[in-house]
Amino acid sequence: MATKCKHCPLRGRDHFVPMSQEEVNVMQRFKVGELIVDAGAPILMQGSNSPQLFTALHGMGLRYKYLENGKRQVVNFILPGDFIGLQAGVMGEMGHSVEATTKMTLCVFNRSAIWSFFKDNPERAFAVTWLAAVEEHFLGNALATLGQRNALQSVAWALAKVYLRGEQLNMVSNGQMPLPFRQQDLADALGLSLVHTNKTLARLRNRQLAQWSDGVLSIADIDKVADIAMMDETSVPQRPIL
Amino acid sequence: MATKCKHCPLRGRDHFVPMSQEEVNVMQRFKVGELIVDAGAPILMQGSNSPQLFTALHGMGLRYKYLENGKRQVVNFILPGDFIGLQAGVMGEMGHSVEATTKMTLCVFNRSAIWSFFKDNPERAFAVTWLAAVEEHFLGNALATLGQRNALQSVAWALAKVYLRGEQLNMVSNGQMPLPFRQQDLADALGLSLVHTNKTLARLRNRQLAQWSDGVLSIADIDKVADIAMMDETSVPQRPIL
DNA sequence: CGGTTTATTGAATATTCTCAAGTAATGTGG
DNA sequence: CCACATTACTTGAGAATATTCAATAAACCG
Repeated sequence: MATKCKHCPLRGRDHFVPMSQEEVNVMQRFKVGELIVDAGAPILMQGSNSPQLFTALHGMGLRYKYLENGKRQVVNFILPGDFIGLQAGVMGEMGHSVEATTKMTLCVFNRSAIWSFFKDNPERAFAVTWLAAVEEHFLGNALATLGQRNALQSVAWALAKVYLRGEQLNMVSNGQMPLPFRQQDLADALGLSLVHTNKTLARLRNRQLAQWSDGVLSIADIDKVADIAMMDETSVPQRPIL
Repeated sequence: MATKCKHCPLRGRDHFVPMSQEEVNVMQRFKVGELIVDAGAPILMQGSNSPQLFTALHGMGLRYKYLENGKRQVVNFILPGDFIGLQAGVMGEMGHSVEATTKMTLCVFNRSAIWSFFKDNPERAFAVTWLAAVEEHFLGNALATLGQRNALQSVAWALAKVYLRGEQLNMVSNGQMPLPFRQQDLADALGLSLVHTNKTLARLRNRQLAQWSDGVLSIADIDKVADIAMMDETSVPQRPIL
Protein backbone atom coordinates (compact mmCIF):
# COMPACT_ATOMS: atom_id res chain seq x y z
CA MET A 1 0.00 0.00 0.00
CA ALA A 2 2.34 2.66 1.28
CA THR A 3 5.25 3.72 -0.87
CA LYS A 4 8.51 2.03 0.05
CA CYS A 5 11.34 4.44 0.69
CA LYS A 6 13.45 2.52 -1.75
CA HIS A 7 10.89 3.37 -4.40
CA CYS A 8 10.43 6.94 -3.25
CA PRO A 9 9.35 9.03 -6.24
CA LEU A 10 11.45 11.93 -5.04
CA ARG A 11 14.85 10.38 -4.78
CA GLY A 12 15.45 10.14 -8.48
CA ARG A 13 15.39 13.89 -9.02
CA ASP A 14 18.80 15.39 -9.26
CA HIS A 15 17.84 18.18 -6.92
CA PHE A 16 18.21 15.93 -3.90
CA VAL A 17 21.35 14.69 -2.24
CA PRO A 18 21.70 10.97 -2.99
CA MET A 19 21.07 8.59 -0.11
CA SER A 20 22.99 5.45 0.70
CA GLN A 21 21.19 2.13 0.89
CA GLU A 22 21.63 2.24 4.63
CA GLU A 23 20.09 5.72 4.87
CA VAL A 24 17.09 4.56 2.87
CA ASN A 25 16.67 1.67 5.28
CA VAL A 26 16.83 4.04 8.22
CA MET A 27 14.10 6.20 6.72
CA GLN A 28 12.00 3.14 6.02
CA ARG A 29 12.18 2.16 9.69
CA PHE A 30 11.36 5.69 10.81
CA LYS A 31 8.37 5.90 8.49
CA VAL A 32 5.18 4.75 10.15
CA GLY A 33 2.73 5.22 7.32
CA GLU A 34 1.32 7.34 4.59
CA LEU A 35 -1.33 10.01 4.83
CA ILE A 36 -3.56 11.03 1.96
CA VAL A 37 -5.59 14.18 2.43
CA ASP A 38 -8.06 16.03 0.25
CA ALA A 39 -7.62 19.55 -1.01
CA GLY A 40 -8.35 22.02 1.75
CA ALA A 41 -7.58 19.65 4.59
CA PRO A 42 -5.61 20.97 7.57
CA ILE A 43 -2.42 19.04 8.32
CA LEU A 44 -0.89 20.86 11.27
CA MET A 45 -2.23 23.67 13.42
CA GLN A 46 -0.29 26.65 14.69
CA GLY A 47 0.42 26.17 18.40
CA SER A 48 -0.20 22.45 18.24
CA ASN A 49 2.18 19.76 19.37
CA SER A 50 1.61 17.16 16.72
CA PRO A 51 2.69 13.57 17.36
CA GLN A 52 3.63 13.29 13.72
CA LEU A 53 6.11 14.67 11.24
CA PHE A 54 5.69 14.55 7.48
CA THR A 55 7.42 14.70 4.18
CA ALA A 56 5.31 15.81 1.25
CA LEU A 57 5.35 13.22 -1.52
CA HIS A 58 2.68 14.45 -3.92
CA GLY A 59 0.57 17.56 -4.15
CA MET A 60 0.97 21.09 -2.87
CA GLY A 61 0.09 22.95 0.28
CA LEU A 62 0.55 26.11 2.30
CA ARG A 63 2.29 27.12 5.49
CA TYR A 64 0.57 30.13 7.04
CA LYS A 65 -0.24 31.87 10.25
CA TYR A 66 -3.10 34.12 11.28
CA LEU A 67 -2.77 37.32 13.29
CA GLU A 68 -5.29 38.51 15.83
CA ASN A 69 -6.72 40.99 13.36
CA GLY A 70 -7.64 38.18 11.01
CA LYS A 71 -4.87 38.83 8.51
CA ARG A 72 -3.07 35.81 7.17
CA GLN A 73 0.63 35.51 6.39
CA VAL A 74 1.54 32.72 4.02
CA VAL A 75 5.01 31.61 5.08
CA ASN A 76 5.78 29.32 2.16
CA PHE A 77 4.32 27.13 -0.51
CA ILE A 78 4.76 23.43 0.13
CA LEU A 79 6.01 21.30 -2.73
CA PRO A 80 7.01 17.64 -2.89
CA GLY A 81 10.08 16.90 -0.78
CA ASP A 82 9.28 19.49 1.87
CA PHE A 83 9.59 18.41 5.48
CA ILE A 84 6.66 19.40 7.69
CA GLY A 85 6.53 19.63 11.46
CA LEU A 86 10.12 20.33 12.40
CA GLN A 87 9.19 23.05 14.88
CA ALA A 88 6.82 20.80 16.77
CA GLY A 89 9.38 18.01 16.47
CA VAL A 90 12.11 19.84 18.32
CA MET A 91 10.50 22.76 20.14
CA GLY A 92 7.19 21.13 20.89
CA GLU A 93 5.03 23.71 19.16
CA MET A 94 4.33 24.80 15.61
CA GLY A 95 4.71 28.47 14.76
CA HIS A 96 2.42 28.17 11.78
CA SER A 97 -0.34 26.02 10.35
CA VAL A 98 -0.09 23.74 7.35
CA GLU A 99 -2.86 22.86 5.00
CA ALA A 100 -3.24 21.00 1.74
CA THR A 101 -4.09 23.03 -1.33
CA THR A 102 -4.46 20.04 -3.58
CA LYS A 103 -4.94 16.43 -2.66
CA MET A 104 -1.68 15.43 -1.00
CA THR A 105 0.23 12.30 -0.13
CA LEU A 106 2.51 12.55 2.89
CA CYS A 107 5.08 10.27 4.44
CA VAL A 108 4.33 10.00 8.15
CA PHE A 109 7.03 9.79 10.80
CA ASN A 110 6.63 9.32 14.50
CA ARG A 111 7.62 12.35 16.52
CA SER A 112 8.36 10.27 19.62
CA ALA A 113 11.01 8.40 17.65
CA ILE A 114 12.90 11.53 16.67
CA TRP A 115 15.27 11.37 19.57
CA SER A 116 16.43 7.81 18.89
CA PHE A 117 16.51 8.78 15.23
CA PHE A 118 19.02 11.49 16.06
CA LYS A 119 21.02 9.27 18.35
CA ASP A 120 21.32 6.34 16.01
CA ASN A 121 21.64 8.14 12.67
CA PRO A 122 23.94 11.12 12.76
CA GLU A 123 23.84 11.45 8.97
CA ARG A 124 20.09 11.77 9.03
CA ALA A 125 20.27 14.13 11.99
CA PHE A 126 22.59 16.27 9.93
CA ALA A 127 20.10 16.15 7.08
CA VAL A 128 17.35 17.44 9.35
CA THR A 129 19.53 20.35 10.41
CA TRP A 130 20.40 20.99 6.81
CA LEU A 131 16.74 21.26 5.90
CA ALA A 132 16.20 23.65 8.78
CA ALA A 133 19.07 25.77 7.51
CA VAL A 134 17.62 25.75 4.00
CA GLU A 135 14.33 26.99 5.37
CA GLU A 136 16.07 29.68 7.39
CA HIS A 137 17.89 30.73 4.25
CA PHE A 138 14.65 30.95 2.33
CA LEU A 139 12.89 32.92 5.04
CA GLY A 140 15.72 35.44 5.10
CA ASN A 141 15.21 36.01 1.40
CA ALA A 142 11.47 36.22 1.83
CA LEU A 143 11.96 38.81 4.54
CA ALA A 144 14.10 40.86 2.20
CA THR A 145 11.34 40.62 -0.38
CA LEU A 146 8.60 41.92 1.87
CA GLY A 147 10.90 44.53 3.32
CA GLN A 148 12.85 45.85 0.36
CA ARG A 149 11.16 44.94 -2.90
CA ASN A 150 8.21 46.76 -4.43
CA ALA A 151 5.14 44.94 -5.66
CA LEU A 152 6.47 44.19 -9.14
CA GLN A 153 9.79 42.92 -7.82
CA SER A 154 8.05 40.89 -5.12
CA VAL A 155 5.68 39.12 -7.46
CA ALA A 156 8.52 38.47 -9.90
CA TRP A 157 10.61 37.07 -7.06
CA ALA A 158 7.89 34.74 -5.84
CA LEU A 159 7.07 33.43 -9.31
CA ALA A 160 10.72 32.96 -10.22
CA LYS A 161 11.41 31.23 -6.91
CA VAL A 162 8.60 28.75 -7.24
CA TYR A 163 9.45 28.19 -10.89
CA LEU A 164 13.05 27.35 -10.02
CA ARG A 165 11.85 24.97 -7.35
CA GLY A 166 9.54 23.41 -9.89
CA GLU A 167 12.42 22.94 -12.29
CA GLN A 168 14.38 21.04 -9.69
CA LEU A 169 11.42 18.78 -9.14
CA ASN A 170 10.99 18.12 -12.85
CA MET A 171 7.58 19.77 -12.79
CA VAL A 172 8.42 22.17 -15.59
CA SER A 173 7.96 21.35 -19.23
CA ASN A 174 7.86 23.84 -22.06
CA GLY A 175 8.30 26.68 -19.60
CA GLN A 176 5.16 25.66 -17.76
CA MET A 177 4.44 24.16 -14.38
CA PRO A 178 1.32 23.52 -12.30
CA LEU A 179 0.75 26.13 -9.61
CA PRO A 180 -2.64 25.41 -8.09
CA PHE A 181 -2.86 28.35 -5.70
CA ARG A 182 -5.15 31.37 -5.68
CA GLN A 183 -4.02 34.94 -6.19
CA GLN A 184 -5.08 35.52 -2.59
CA ASP A 185 -2.47 32.99 -1.46
CA LEU A 186 0.27 34.83 -3.29
CA ALA A 187 -1.01 38.15 -1.96
CA ASP A 188 -0.89 36.83 1.59
CA ALA A 189 2.61 35.48 1.00
CA LEU A 190 3.90 38.84 -0.19
CA GLY A 191 1.99 41.09 2.17
CA LEU A 192 0.15 42.73 -0.71
CA SER A 193 -3.55 43.25 -1.16
CA LEU A 194 -5.39 40.95 -3.53
CA VAL A 195 -6.23 43.83 -5.82
CA HIS A 196 -2.69 45.06 -6.09
CA THR A 197 -1.38 41.53 -6.59
CA ASN A 198 -3.85 41.05 -9.40
CA LYS A 199 -2.79 44.25 -11.11
CA THR A 200 0.85 43.41 -10.70
CA LEU A 201 0.34 39.98 -12.23
CA ALA A 202 -1.37 41.74 -15.12
CA ARG A 203 1.69 43.95 -15.58
CA LEU A 204 3.98 40.93 -15.80
CA ARG A 205 1.57 39.28 -18.16
CA ASN A 206 1.38 42.33 -20.42
CA ARG A 207 5.14 42.52 -20.54
CA GLN A 208 5.12 38.87 -21.59
CA LEU A 209 7.33 37.92 -18.68
CA ALA A 210 5.15 35.56 -16.70
CA GLN A 211 1.66 34.26 -17.04
CA TRP A 212 -0.28 32.50 -14.32
CA SER A 213 -3.81 31.42 -14.96
CA ASP A 214 -5.95 28.35 -14.44
CA GLY A 215 -3.40 26.93 -12.04
CA VAL A 216 -0.57 26.95 -14.55
CA LEU A 217 2.48 29.17 -14.31
CA SER A 218 4.26 29.93 -17.52
CA ILE A 219 7.58 31.73 -17.75
CA ALA A 220 9.25 32.23 -21.08
CA ASP A 221 12.54 33.75 -19.94
CA ILE A 222 13.36 33.00 -16.35
CA ASP A 223 16.46 35.18 -16.45
CA LYS A 224 14.45 38.27 -17.27
CA VAL A 225 12.05 37.60 -14.42
CA ALA A 226 14.90 36.86 -12.03
CA ASP A 227 16.45 40.10 -13.15
CA ILE A 228 13.41 42.17 -12.30
CA ALA A 229 13.27 40.33 -8.99
CA MET A 230 16.92 41.14 -8.25
CA MET A 231 17.53 37.50 -7.37
CA ASP A 232 21.13 36.92 -6.42
CA GLU A 233 21.04 33.16 -6.77
CA THR A 234 19.24 31.73 -9.73
CA SER A 235 20.65 28.26 -9.15
CA VAL A 236 19.59 26.37 -6.07
CA PRO A 237 21.96 23.87 -4.46
CA GLN A 238 21.09 20.27 -3.72
CA ARG A 239 19.43 19.45 -0.44
CA PRO A 240 18.60 16.25 1.40
CA ILE A 241 15.21 14.60 1.69
CA LEU A 242 13.65 12.84 4.61
CA MET B 1 42.49 33.78 28.75
CA ALA B 2 39.47 32.39 26.97
CA THR B 3 36.32 31.77 28.96
CA LYS B 4 35.92 28.16 30.05
CA CYS B 5 32.57 26.66 29.06
CA LYS B 6 32.08 25.59 32.62
CA HIS B 7 32.22 29.26 33.58
CA CYS B 8 30.13 30.42 30.64
CA PRO B 9 28.36 33.62 31.62
CA LEU B 10 25.27 32.57 29.72
CA ARG B 11 24.49 29.26 31.28
CA GLY B 12 23.22 30.66 34.56
CA ARG B 13 20.33 32.52 32.98
CA ASP B 14 17.07 30.69 33.35
CA HIS B 15 16.24 31.24 29.71
CA PHE B 16 18.57 28.49 28.61
CA VAL B 17 18.10 24.76 28.84
CA PRO B 18 20.47 23.42 31.50
CA MET B 19 23.47 21.43 30.27
CA SER B 20 24.90 18.31 31.83
CA GLN B 21 28.51 18.25 32.92
CA GLU B 22 29.23 15.99 30.00
CA GLU B 23 27.63 18.38 27.54
CA VAL B 24 29.70 21.24 28.89
CA ASN B 25 32.81 19.15 28.39
CA VAL B 26 31.79 18.41 24.83
CA MET B 27 31.37 22.10 24.12
CA GLN B 28 34.71 22.83 25.69
CA ARG B 29 36.38 20.36 23.34
CA PHE B 30 34.52 21.76 20.34
CA LYS B 31 35.48 25.31 21.23
CA VAL B 32 38.73 26.38 19.62
CA GLY B 33 39.03 29.90 20.94
CA GLU B 34 37.51 33.24 21.56
CA LEU B 35 37.15 36.17 19.19
CA ILE B 36 36.92 39.75 20.32
CA VAL B 37 35.88 42.27 17.69
CA ASP B 38 35.35 46.00 17.75
CA ALA B 39 32.10 47.74 17.04
CA GLY B 40 31.46 47.82 13.30
CA ALA B 41 33.59 44.78 12.51
CA PRO B 42 32.27 42.24 9.98
CA ILE B 43 32.03 38.70 11.31
CA LEU B 44 30.59 36.70 8.43
CA MET B 45 29.89 37.67 4.86
CA GLN B 46 26.88 36.72 2.81
CA GLY B 47 27.87 34.04 0.31
CA SER B 48 30.97 33.11 2.21
CA ASN B 49 31.88 29.67 3.42
CA SER B 50 33.42 30.47 6.74
CA PRO B 51 35.66 27.93 8.44
CA GLN B 52 34.28 29.04 11.77
CA LEU B 53 31.06 29.05 13.73
CA PHE B 54 30.33 31.30 16.68
CA THR B 55 28.23 31.79 19.73
CA ALA B 56 27.82 35.39 20.89
CA LEU B 57 28.96 35.79 24.48
CA HIS B 58 28.96 39.54 24.98
CA GLY B 59 27.82 42.49 22.92
CA MET B 60 25.29 42.89 20.16
CA GLY B 61 25.30 42.61 16.39
CA LEU B 62 23.24 42.45 13.24
CA ARG B 63 22.35 39.87 10.65
CA TYR B 64 21.57 41.53 7.33
CA LYS B 65 21.64 41.12 3.60
CA TYR B 66 21.97 43.62 0.79
CA LEU B 67 19.96 43.57 -2.41
CA GLU B 68 21.30 44.59 -5.79
CA ASN B 69 19.59 47.95 -5.55
CA GLY B 70 21.58 48.77 -2.44
CA LYS B 71 18.73 48.29 0.01
CA ARG B 72 19.55 46.44 3.19
CA GLN B 73 17.33 43.97 5.01
CA VAL B 74 18.20 43.44 8.65
CA VAL B 75 17.25 39.83 9.36
CA ASN B 76 17.67 39.88 13.12
CA PHE B 77 19.41 41.54 16.02
CA ILE B 78 22.11 39.41 17.59
CA LEU B 79 22.15 39.15 21.37
CA PRO B 80 24.26 37.02 23.71
CA GLY B 81 23.58 33.32 23.30
CA ASP B 82 22.88 33.53 19.59
CA PHE B 83 24.52 30.96 17.35
CA ILE B 84 26.16 32.37 14.23
CA GLY B 85 27.13 30.57 11.06
CA LEU B 86 24.75 27.65 10.96
CA GLN B 87 23.98 28.10 7.29
CA ALA B 88 27.61 27.97 6.29
CA GLY B 89 28.09 25.13 8.74
CA VAL B 90 25.62 22.81 7.06
CA MET B 91 24.91 24.21 3.61
CA GLY B 92 28.32 25.66 2.94
CA GLU B 93 27.17 29.21 2.32
CA MET B 94 25.75 32.06 4.39
CA GLY B 95 22.55 33.66 3.23
CA HIS B 96 23.27 36.85 5.11
CA SER B 97 26.13 38.82 6.60
CA VAL B 98 26.84 39.31 10.28
CA GLU B 99 28.48 42.30 11.83
CA ALA B 100 29.18 43.57 15.32
CA THR B 101 27.28 46.66 16.43
CA THR B 102 29.12 46.94 19.72
CA LYS B 103 32.37 45.38 20.76
CA MET B 104 31.65 41.66 20.88
CA THR B 105 33.10 38.52 22.39
CA LEU B 106 32.42 35.33 20.50
CA CYS B 107 33.04 31.67 21.21
CA VAL B 108 34.73 30.16 18.19
CA PHE B 109 34.04 26.65 16.92
CA ASN B 110 35.69 24.82 14.12
CA ARG B 111 33.40 24.19 11.17
CA SER B 112 35.40 21.17 10.01
CA ALA B 113 34.66 19.49 13.32
CA ILE B 114 30.92 19.83 12.99
CA TRP B 115 30.47 16.44 11.44
CA SER B 116 32.22 14.53 14.19
CA PHE B 117 30.41 16.79 16.62
CA PHE B 118 27.12 15.53 15.24
CA LYS B 119 28.26 11.95 15.15
CA ASP B 120 29.59 11.80 18.67
CA ASN B 121 27.13 14.05 20.47
CA PRO B 122 23.55 13.46 19.47
CA GLU B 123 22.27 15.66 22.30
CA ARG B 124 24.29 18.58 21.03
CA ALA B 125 23.24 17.82 17.46
CA PHE B 126 19.67 18.00 18.63
CA ALA B 127 20.43 21.34 20.27
CA VAL B 128 21.75 22.71 16.98
CA THR B 129 18.57 21.66 15.21
CA TRP B 130 16.52 23.16 18.01
CA LEU B 131 18.26 26.50 17.54
CA ALA B 132 17.61 26.33 13.82
CA ALA B 133 13.94 25.69 14.53
CA VAL B 134 13.83 28.62 16.95
CA GLU B 135 15.25 30.86 14.24
CA GLU B 136 12.77 29.54 11.70
CA HIS B 137 9.99 30.26 14.16
CA PHE B 138 11.23 33.81 14.67
CA LEU B 139 11.56 34.46 10.96
CA GLY B 140 8.01 33.29 10.39
CA ASN B 141 6.84 35.87 12.90
CA ALA B 142 9.04 38.55 11.38
CA LEU B 143 7.57 37.77 7.98
CA ALA B 144 4.09 38.20 9.38
CA THR B 145 5.20 41.54 10.78
CA LEU B 146 6.48 42.92 7.50
CA GLY B 147 3.57 41.48 5.61
CA GLN B 148 0.58 42.11 7.83
CA ARG B 149 1.35 44.77 10.43
CA ASN B 150 1.30 48.50 9.85
CA ALA B 151 4.15 50.73 10.95
CA LEU B 152 2.93 51.27 14.50
CA GLN B 153 2.27 47.60 15.06
CA SER B 154 5.59 46.65 13.48
CA VAL B 155 7.68 48.96 15.62
CA ALA B 156 5.76 47.88 18.72
CA TRP B 157 6.37 44.26 17.78
CA ALA B 158 10.09 44.73 17.27
CA LEU B 159 10.57 46.64 20.50
CA ALA B 160 8.48 44.20 22.51
CA LYS B 161 10.29 41.26 20.98
CA VAL B 162 13.75 42.54 21.76
CA TYR B 163 12.62 43.63 25.20
CA LEU B 164 11.35 40.13 26.00
CA ARG B 165 14.61 38.66 24.77
CA GLY B 166 16.44 41.12 26.98
CA GLU B 167 14.39 40.06 29.96
CA GLN B 168 15.37 36.45 29.45
CA LEU B 169 18.98 37.49 29.36
CA ASN B 170 18.71 39.51 32.57
CA MET B 171 19.51 42.68 30.66
CA VAL B 172 16.41 44.50 31.85
CA SER B 173 16.27 46.44 35.08
CA ASN B 174 13.63 49.00 35.98
CA GLY B 175 11.95 48.49 32.65
CA GLN B 176 15.12 49.47 30.82
CA MET B 177 17.65 47.62 28.70
CA PRO B 178 20.56 48.60 26.49
CA LEU B 179 19.71 48.65 22.80
CA PRO B 180 22.71 50.08 21.00
CA PHE B 181 21.34 50.16 17.47
CA ARG B 182 20.43 53.06 15.20
CA GLN B 183 16.95 53.91 14.03
CA GLN B 184 18.18 53.02 10.55
CA ASP B 185 18.83 49.46 11.74
CA LEU B 186 15.29 49.12 13.01
CA ALA B 187 13.94 50.68 9.82
CA ASP B 188 15.88 48.17 7.72
CA ALA B 189 14.63 45.35 9.91
CA LEU B 190 11.00 46.32 9.45
CA GLY B 191 11.12 47.39 5.83
CA LEU B 192 10.20 50.97 6.72
CA SER B 193 11.88 54.20 5.75
CA LEU B 194 14.03 55.91 8.33
CA VAL B 195 11.73 58.92 8.44
CA HIS B 196 8.60 56.90 8.99
CA THR B 197 10.31 54.77 11.63
CA ASN B 198 11.36 57.91 13.43
CA LYS B 199 7.86 59.32 13.41
CA THR B 200 6.40 56.03 14.55
CA LEU B 201 8.84 55.85 17.45
CA ALA B 202 7.72 59.36 18.35
CA ARG B 203 4.13 58.20 18.41
CA LEU B 204 4.93 55.40 20.82
CA ARG B 205 6.95 57.80 22.92
CA ASN B 206 4.13 60.35 23.05
CA ARG B 207 1.71 57.66 24.09
CA GLN B 208 4.15 56.79 26.88
CA LEU B 209 4.36 53.21 25.68
CA ALA B 210 8.00 52.85 24.73
CA GLN B 211 10.97 55.13 24.70
CA TRP B 212 14.22 54.42 22.91
CA SER B 213 16.97 56.99 22.97
CA ASP B 214 20.68 57.10 23.57
CA GLY B 215 20.90 53.36 23.13
CA VAL B 216 18.49 52.57 25.94
CA LEU B 217 15.07 51.04 25.45
CA SER B 218 12.53 51.71 28.13
CA ILE B 219 9.13 50.07 28.29
CA ALA B 220 6.80 50.77 31.18
CA ASP B 221 4.03 48.31 30.39
CA ILE B 222 5.12 45.51 28.13
CA ASP B 223 1.60 44.08 27.95
CA LYS B 224 0.26 47.25 26.38
CA VAL B 225 3.01 47.28 23.79
CA ALA B 226 2.54 43.57 23.07
CA ASP B 227 -1.15 44.29 22.70
CA ILE B 228 -0.63 46.94 20.05
CA ALA B 229 1.79 44.57 18.35
CA MET B 230 -0.78 41.75 18.36
CA MET B 231 1.82 39.38 19.75
CA ASP B 232 0.36 35.97 20.32
CA GLU B 233 3.12 34.70 22.55
CA THR B 234 4.44 37.07 25.18
CA SER B 235 6.35 34.30 26.95
CA VAL B 236 9.29 32.71 25.20
CA PRO B 237 10.22 29.10 25.90
CA GLN B 238 13.65 27.96 26.98
CA ARG B 239 16.20 27.12 24.33
CA PRO B 240 19.61 25.50 24.30
CA ILE B 241 22.96 27.25 23.99
CA LEU B 242 26.03 26.18 22.13
C1' DC C 1 36.92 73.93 15.45
C1' DG C 2 35.15 71.86 11.10
C1' DG C 3 33.35 67.33 9.54
C1' DT C 4 30.50 63.38 10.24
C1' DT C 5 26.82 60.76 12.02
C1' DT C 6 22.28 60.39 14.02
C1' DA C 7 17.87 62.09 15.12
C1' DT C 8 13.98 65.12 14.09
C1' DT C 9 10.31 67.60 11.55
C1' DG C 10 7.59 69.51 7.48
C1' DA C 11 5.97 69.06 2.82
C1' DA C 12 5.28 66.95 -1.62
C1' DT C 13 5.04 62.61 -3.93
C1' DA C 14 4.35 57.74 -4.71
C1' DT C 15 2.84 53.29 -3.67
C1' DT C 16 -0.38 50.47 -2.03
C1' DC C 17 -4.96 49.73 0.07
C1' DT C 18 -9.90 49.81 0.45
C1' DC C 19 -14.22 50.19 -1.57
C1' DA C 20 -17.13 49.15 -5.28
C1' DA C 21 -18.82 46.95 -9.19
C1' DG C 22 -18.83 43.52 -12.64
C1' DT C 23 -17.49 39.12 -15.19
C1' DA C 24 -16.82 34.31 -15.68
C1' DA C 25 -16.87 29.68 -14.12
C1' DT C 26 -18.78 26.26 -11.12
C1' DG C 27 -22.01 24.06 -8.28
C1' DT C 28 -26.76 23.33 -6.05
C1' DG C 29 -31.60 22.73 -5.41
C1' DG C 30 -36.01 22.89 -7.41
C1' DC D 1 -32.62 22.68 -17.33
C1' DC D 2 -32.79 26.96 -15.04
C1' DA D 3 -32.49 30.31 -11.11
C1' DC D 4 -29.49 31.27 -7.60
C1' DA D 5 -25.44 31.22 -4.75
C1' DT D 6 -20.48 30.94 -4.45
C1' DT D 7 -15.78 31.59 -5.67
C1' DA D 8 -11.99 33.53 -8.25
C1' DC D 9 -10.49 37.02 -11.02
C1' DT D 10 -10.57 41.77 -13.00
C1' DT D 11 -10.85 46.83 -13.27
C1' DG D 12 -11.65 51.81 -11.81
C1' DA D 13 -11.42 55.45 -8.39
C1' DG D 14 -10.66 57.65 -4.05
C1' DA D 15 -8.33 57.19 0.43
C1' DA D 16 -4.68 55.89 3.45
C1' DT D 17 -0.10 54.75 4.40
C1' DA D 18 4.51 55.22 3.69
C1' DT D 19 8.44 57.30 0.87
C1' DT D 20 11.42 60.81 -0.75
C1' DC D 21 13.26 65.32 -0.53
C1' DA D 22 14.85 68.99 2.24
C1' DA D 23 16.32 71.45 6.10
C1' DT D 24 17.75 71.75 10.88
C1' DA D 25 19.50 70.38 15.34
C1' DA D 26 22.35 67.76 18.47
C1' DA D 27 26.13 64.75 19.61
C1' DC D 28 30.59 62.97 18.65
C1' DC D 29 35.33 62.81 16.82
C1' DG D 30 39.85 63.80 15.39
